[in-house]
Amino acid sequence: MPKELNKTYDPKGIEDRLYKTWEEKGYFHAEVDRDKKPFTIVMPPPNITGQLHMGHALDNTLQDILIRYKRMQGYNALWQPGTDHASIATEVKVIESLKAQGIEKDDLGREGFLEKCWEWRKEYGGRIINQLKKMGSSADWQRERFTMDSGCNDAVEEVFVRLYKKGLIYKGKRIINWCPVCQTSISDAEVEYEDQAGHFWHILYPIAGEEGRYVEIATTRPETMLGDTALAVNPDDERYKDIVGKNVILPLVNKEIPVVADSYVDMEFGTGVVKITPAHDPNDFEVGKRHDLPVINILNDDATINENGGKYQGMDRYEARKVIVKELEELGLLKKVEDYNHNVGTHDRCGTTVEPMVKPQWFVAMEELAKPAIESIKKKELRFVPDRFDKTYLHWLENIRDWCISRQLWWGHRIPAWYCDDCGEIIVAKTKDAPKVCPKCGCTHLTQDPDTLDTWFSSALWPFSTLGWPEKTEDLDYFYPTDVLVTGYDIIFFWVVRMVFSGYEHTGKSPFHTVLIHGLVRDSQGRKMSKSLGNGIDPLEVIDKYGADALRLTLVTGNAPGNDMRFYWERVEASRNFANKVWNASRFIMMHLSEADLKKPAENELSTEDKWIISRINTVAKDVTENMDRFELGIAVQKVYDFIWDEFCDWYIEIVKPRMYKKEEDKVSANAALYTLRSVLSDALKLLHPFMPFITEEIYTTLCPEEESIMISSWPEYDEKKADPASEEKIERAIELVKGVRNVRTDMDVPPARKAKVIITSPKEEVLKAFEEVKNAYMSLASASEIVVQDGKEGIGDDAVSVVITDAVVYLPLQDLVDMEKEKERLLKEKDRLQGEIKRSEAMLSNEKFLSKAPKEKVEEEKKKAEKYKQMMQDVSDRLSAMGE
RNA sequence: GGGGUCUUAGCUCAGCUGGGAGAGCAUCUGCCUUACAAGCAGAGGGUCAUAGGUUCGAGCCCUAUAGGCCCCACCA
Repeated sequence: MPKELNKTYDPKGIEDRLYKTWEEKGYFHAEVDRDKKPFTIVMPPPNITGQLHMGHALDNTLQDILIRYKRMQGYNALWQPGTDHASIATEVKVIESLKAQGIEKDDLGREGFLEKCWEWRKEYGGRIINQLKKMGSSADWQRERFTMDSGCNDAVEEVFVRLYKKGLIYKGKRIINWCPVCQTSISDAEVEYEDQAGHFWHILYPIAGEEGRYVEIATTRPETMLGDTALAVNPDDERYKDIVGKNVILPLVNKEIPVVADSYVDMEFGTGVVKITPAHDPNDFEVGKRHDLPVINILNDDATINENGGKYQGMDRYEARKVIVKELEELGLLKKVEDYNHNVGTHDRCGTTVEPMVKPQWFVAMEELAKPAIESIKKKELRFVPDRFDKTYLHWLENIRDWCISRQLWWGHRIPAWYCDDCGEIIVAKTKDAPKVCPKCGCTHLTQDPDTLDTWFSSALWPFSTLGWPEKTEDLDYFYPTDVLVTGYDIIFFWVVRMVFSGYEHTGKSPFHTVLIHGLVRDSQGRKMSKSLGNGIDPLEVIDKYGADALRLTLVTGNAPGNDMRFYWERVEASRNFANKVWNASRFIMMHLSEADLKKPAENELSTEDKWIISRINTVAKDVTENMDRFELGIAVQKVYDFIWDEFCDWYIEIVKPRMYKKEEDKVSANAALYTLRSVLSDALKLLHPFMPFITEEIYTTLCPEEESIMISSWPEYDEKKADPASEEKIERAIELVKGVRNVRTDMDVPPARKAKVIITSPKEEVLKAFEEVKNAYMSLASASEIVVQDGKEGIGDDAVSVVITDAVVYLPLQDLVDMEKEKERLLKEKDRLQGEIKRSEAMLSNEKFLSKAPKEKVEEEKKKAEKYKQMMQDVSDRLSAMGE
């Protein structure tokens, strides 16, 4: 006896209860089992500062679908979770919270501050994990890792030492991006360019020793002139040939600097003369190197002018700009000011305008490392879904620059390098092998590098560090390389690329063979969800209102892989409605099952519609499996949705109702129907489970009390024996016919047909007998004179078509119930269409090229179609002639 | 400047390797019908951005154009 089920599906309570059970039973846990094939996904580790947002919800839904699917298919499915220390993001948050308590970072000192960070992690690190659980994520939480746990830390140090020894990590004085607010260097990938309205200042530099002669330059950042060490012109520029090699006087600073010739200068742009500030512009830095120019840093770390700026020292960079422009104007050296839009680099985290600066930093030399990562795509060891991201990925790798990995932060992996205070020797070693004595001079004055590593340095190792690398663990051997990585296109550069080259470098393999890329979830107007706009939708709120299943279904449908999607509450409602549909169909079936003592029906006890629906679910299982394997998750679930709603609920259940209502009269038939209902529903639930885990579990365990959980049930496989094209064709044909009988007049006092439900029955006596029943049923509901049931044979052929009206059966056409004019019109239209189809079909079938070139199945299909059309044409013509056409 | 992507119903979007224009929502009509009104039965609505081309056949492939979005690079 099944539990009493509510009339509407209420996910509240159910979800948490089921999730707890799953977790307790250990369904999420995977261990090395050499008899089973592994399937592994590593979860992109959410930041410990994080709150679940739609991006996480989407990302984790996709992963959970894949994991659940593979698990049901019998794979040893591991979903490896964890969290990311997120160095800069966390550090900023901790500083903020300390500030609120009136504490400054520096007051605490390094140790004290790190303690606070660990406290933060303890307090908030688990929050997002719990939120992911609300989504139904079936990750192996027993294996949860953290990018700064001792294992991952060891992996980071191992990699650093190895790359250093190979010469692929080096410390160098190069131009880097500096964030004056966060006070740290950042990598190229962390710089976001935005168009800003600015000015183009044309400034005159007097030529030394030539009174009254000037060179005009144009700049968008006049304050950087304090650091100018040359002017440059193009060597081919006739206008400036004579001044190359001469000196000019740098205004305000009153210093002579040379004019050099360099092909970097674009003659067409500006005045054709560029001021060269090697310390604060990447291109100028390169020019400076070529011409051996001095590098003068004029900025402090907070972007105020430093001691090299003379009297401007202490001013903020923008304040200095104003003052300098004003003074130039007073000197008559400001020729003109133009409005000019230019791209300004900003820090993607805080939005501050980035300042290029020359500083000693650690770098990873990328050229060699990038090669196998480029090859991986070409050798098809790695692929993106959709594949257009191959290009994005390749383009970036092929133009890659060295990766600045040191950060002037405290929270993160500290760089495992020590400096000898006496002789300057650099010793790189793991912390456990930290040097006590300088190997070069023998002194003991060693200091560790104060900097930490870019947060992506540890994430880059995530697919193997989480499995135990650098140790040669069983887990690593068995689960690695992983299979699929699921992530948004926005972090291909930050993360995917770095994981791939790290995988090749340290394990010799690509860390995964497929990268499934998804887009962003935007608001209903297509804007990015952001805190500042306040347009973000909290997935937890959605779950609270509609349930996790509805949210999951919404996120995975109506959108192609890699494309952004918009979030609409209406779509969640539609998903919820589907959940409700599934719930009610199941409830109906279980109501009837409760009184039945089911036996597996013999083949000959199944009626046409039973064979039809069995055949259909079988085909759907095949199609869905194919779509899943191609990562077309949205299409896959759409097929399940359509099957359940349109075919199973709207047709099969309706067709079968009379048999269920009359179960006492024909037990065999009722048994066959109920049995079929149960088995098809159970298969459909399985197909739906990866997408909507909670509702399917709740129903499944009620429907099949002997089963422990749908999670560990097996995925429906295609079974050739279940395929029954004959039944499929019959029912389809019948559906066509019934759909053809429309415009049933409803302006009478009887209930109109709910929906025409079809069975193919032949013996005419039965047909007529049923007619009598219906006639009586109608007559009890309406005045007898209005209803004349005619012989259903007319226009239909030998097979009759039945329509179910609740528990009565009507045979069509019921001429008196049909609006003849409208019907005629429709039939004529249909005739037109069919004529077109037949013409097309004939053209194709008489086409030599088509017959020889097209695949055989196509041709066969076309022949069948031709038959079908002809048949339909015959019917339509018959019916028209019966109407007197 | 380079690359990608989109343009399909009123809205948001699917449409796999070329072969019957689809879904959800919205609209209209009729229904509280013993699983489900969060439902049922129907209806209306599309020159698939434009112009060429390839093909027996193009929403799909090629070329060009227009408009939108995104990424990368960046001329100071």
